[in-house]
Formats: sequence, structure tokens, C-alpha cells
Amino acid sequence: MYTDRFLKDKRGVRLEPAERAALEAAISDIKTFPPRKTVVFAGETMNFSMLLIDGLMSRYIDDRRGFRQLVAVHVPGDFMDLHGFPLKQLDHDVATLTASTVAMVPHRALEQLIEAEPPLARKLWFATLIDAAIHRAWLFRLGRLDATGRVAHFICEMNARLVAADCSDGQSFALGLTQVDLAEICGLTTVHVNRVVRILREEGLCRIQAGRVEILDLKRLTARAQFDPYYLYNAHP
Amino acid sequence: MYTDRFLKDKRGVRLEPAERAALEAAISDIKTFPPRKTVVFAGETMNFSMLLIDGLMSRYIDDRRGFRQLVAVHVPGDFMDLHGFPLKQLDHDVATLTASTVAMVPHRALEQLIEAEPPLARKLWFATLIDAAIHRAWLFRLGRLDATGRVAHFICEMNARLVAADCSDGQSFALGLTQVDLAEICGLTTVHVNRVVRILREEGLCRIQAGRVEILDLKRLTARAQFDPYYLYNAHP
DNA sequence: CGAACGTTTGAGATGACTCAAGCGTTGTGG
DNA sequence: CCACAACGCTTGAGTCATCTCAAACGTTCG
Repeated sequence: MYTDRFLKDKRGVRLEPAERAALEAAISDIKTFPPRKTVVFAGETMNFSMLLIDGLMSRYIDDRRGFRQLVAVHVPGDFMDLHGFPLKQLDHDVATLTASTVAMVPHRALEQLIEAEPPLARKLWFATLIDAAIHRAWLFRLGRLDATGRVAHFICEMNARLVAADCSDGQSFALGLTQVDLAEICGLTTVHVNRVVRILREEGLCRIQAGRVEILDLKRLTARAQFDPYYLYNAHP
Repeated sequence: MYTDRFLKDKRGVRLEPAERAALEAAISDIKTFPPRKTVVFAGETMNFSMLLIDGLMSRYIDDRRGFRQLVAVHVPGDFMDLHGFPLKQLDHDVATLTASTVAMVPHRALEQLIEAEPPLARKLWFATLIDAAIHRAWLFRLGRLDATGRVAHFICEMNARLVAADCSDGQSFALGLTQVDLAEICGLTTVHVNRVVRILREEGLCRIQAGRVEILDLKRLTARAQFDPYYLYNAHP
């Protein structure tokens, strides 16, 4: 089922089979997008939301000179722009990083869904709040960590989220990001990301190359990043 | 009424008088807190949420060495930890900045409230999503702006939010923050904040002193900060 | 084969940090 | 009512992390 990974194993919330089935039924269609394609632009009026089935996607804010700051990276199971349901407009763009498969859920169907399964509304709300918690962890990352710590922190987060989404065994995982992407995530320049990646490799913490990440020493990587997965609200941390 | 400022003048949502009255009735008591006091600690189980009536409060994440990164600053009318209602635990601390008055709303009362006024649930959700949008703007600030831009961006945001909350005339406003606070918000050191504050004053953009901010040239300040108030979802930007 | 893209490396510049000291105000207890 | 501690602000000098600019290299793909 397309919705299998949505809110899987989250602390404090559980989707009932009926709710999951109803959500599944609310999907109007499945779309695929090529890599590096902007799918939704800031300010558009939204009448659907998107559940990521496969691939990696991002949300970003452009500055005046065209430089972008990523504000979120999404893994399979993420309901990426569920906030567009109450908000109706987004304050950021949404784009693919790698080729992606997305389930489209019309807002009209969400309305009916909540009507039919009232407790589901609270669970959708919950999902958007985890997103906000991730935003806060990113604020900590950008505000308080040095370049090496930032990249390490991001890798730790991706590791934890991909493991939770059953997309990683915790040892190594596909992460189709370029060093440019990492720079736009961590608030650094590409050149410096390149140096940081080397440092992480030379210090035996992790290896980032060719769209794959290999965790070499999770304990030390976590320490270097001051990473605490609490904010992900995973049931099995 | 205590709840007058909550969701006031927000794009895409409006609290009906009956809803506002019901929310008002859900308040169990009003508390006052002295400045610089941590009110809620990360990880505690929450059974109430707090609506800020008067004062300035913050949410922050501590790093291992005790340095903090503020992830939110709240102005009167903000439902500061409404996300604690679905989430039940917070991933950050909550503290006062200045002396503050807070309306306590038990989660049990919120449950009954939503039962009595179902459309209110969506509006509470909406409120937490604006918080998330502000987080994203902060990510942009930390990731893409230099020190001067960061402080300018924060001042622009506070100006817009305080005007919307009827706590500023748009020319000057009380902002009981020290340079240490500004540093913890903008991911800078105190020393450097001091220099930035001087630059902003010398360039005729704004004056920040003795807990007050005076906007000298909003247009240039906004440009320097690359500030766009869209993300605040204010009806009258 | 050539263009496009992502990565790598070097050298030099600079924005922000660290450390250190001094200043002004406020509040408090002797 | 004064002395002094506490706090926030200010300034200077030197250091360091990260950025900028520039060039080269490898891979992929048309």
C-alpha cells in the first residue's frame, strides 16, 4: 500500500487499519517526477497535498540572488505539503531531488476523509508537527554547529529517518544528494562542503560519495553532531 | 478578552465569536512569570498549553555545552506550545524573556472545545502551521544571511508581528531582548551582535537600545534583510 | 567527441570568533 | 546612603573558520 510508511512507528500516534485504508482511497493518482524538478511554487493556491512514495524531495526558499536554502528534505512516507491543506498556500517551493513517485491527495478528499474518520484529523495534525520539530532541529544545526557538525548532524538525521522508513539498514544508504545540495541544506558553500566531507571520511565517521552514505562510526558521528533523535518522535530510537 | 489577539487578522482563517468565547472559557487560569524563567522543560509530559497574553517568551534548544539556540520568540496572542497538545511532549524548553502573563489551557478543555466547536480544530492546526512557517523563515535567515542581515531580518519580523498584535505602531516598539538574546536567536556571538547593532544604527536602518527598537528606514531595512512578510500569513501585510 | 555536471584542490580574502578589558547602570545589603 | 556586585554594553587586537575566485579533473550522456 502506498500509505504504509506514513506515520509508521511514531511515538504517541498510530494509524488504524481503517484509517489507513481510507487515506489510501483518498489518493487520486500517482505521479512520477524527474530529478531536480520544481513541482509546486511558493504562493500557488493548493488544492491537493502530496505523499512521497519513493525518492527524495525538498522544500526550499530562494533568496533574491537565486541562492536557495533548503528548509526540508523528505523521505518516503512523508506527507510533504500537508500543511498546504489548512494553509492553502505555501511559503516555499517544493522540488524533487532524485526521481520521485508521489501520491496526490486532493484536499476535497481529505475533507471527506476527516468527516468519515474524525480521529484521523488529529493524526494528520501530528504529522505536520513532526515536520515542525524537524525544522527546529535544523535551526539548532544552523545556529549552533560548525560546518563539520552540520553535515554530520544532517547525515545522522537522514540515517535515523531512512531506517525508520525502511530505506536503510543503518549501515549505509542511498542519498542522492550532490555536494551542492548539502551546501544548500547546511548553509555552507559547495567548496567547503567538499572539505567537510573529506574530514568526515578521514576521521572515520562516515563516507559520502556517489549518492551513497556509509556510516563508519555512528557513535562518534552522533557525538560530533550533538545529534539526539528525540525530535523525530520515533517509537524505536 | 484574553484571546482577542489569537489568530487575529490571519489570511485564510477567522475565529467566530462563539469559538473565541469557547476558547476563552477553556482557560483554567492566568499565570504570571518573572523574566528569564524556564517554564517548561523538554521531554516533560504536557497536559496544558499556554496562550501568551502579555510579555515576550521564547523556545530554545540547548547544546551540550549549555549554549542555547532560540527556535522561536513569542508575542502576545501566540499559542506558544499548542503543538504540545497532539505531541504531548516538547522537543525544546519554553522560557520567558520579559515578565509575562500566560493563559493556561488544559488539554482536557481543548478536547471538549473541539468536540463543541469542530471547525475550531482546523483553526488550531492552522495556528501551529504558521509557527512552522516562521521556523522556515528562521532557517532562511540562519542559512543564507550574513550577521547584519540576520539581525535586520529578525527586527523586520518582530516589527511585522508586533504591529499585527497591536503592540507597535510600526515606528518603534518595546523589545525586551538583550544582545545575548539576539545572539542566541541569530546564531552569532554577543560581541558580534554588538557590532551589528552599531552598523544598523550608523547606516540609519534601525536603532536597538535599552529594550526598544526604533525603525529608521523600513524600506532599506527590509531590503538589507531580504525580508518578505508573506510567511506570517497576515491579512494586512 | 564535446558539453554539462559534480567533485577536488589551492591561494588569498574576510567575516565572525575569542580573549580580554573597561564602562555604565541597576539593585542591594551593610 | 554609599559601596559593591551583577549585568549588559562597548571596544580592541589577534585568530580562525569559512568564503571567494580560479582552475583542473573525472564521469555521464547525448
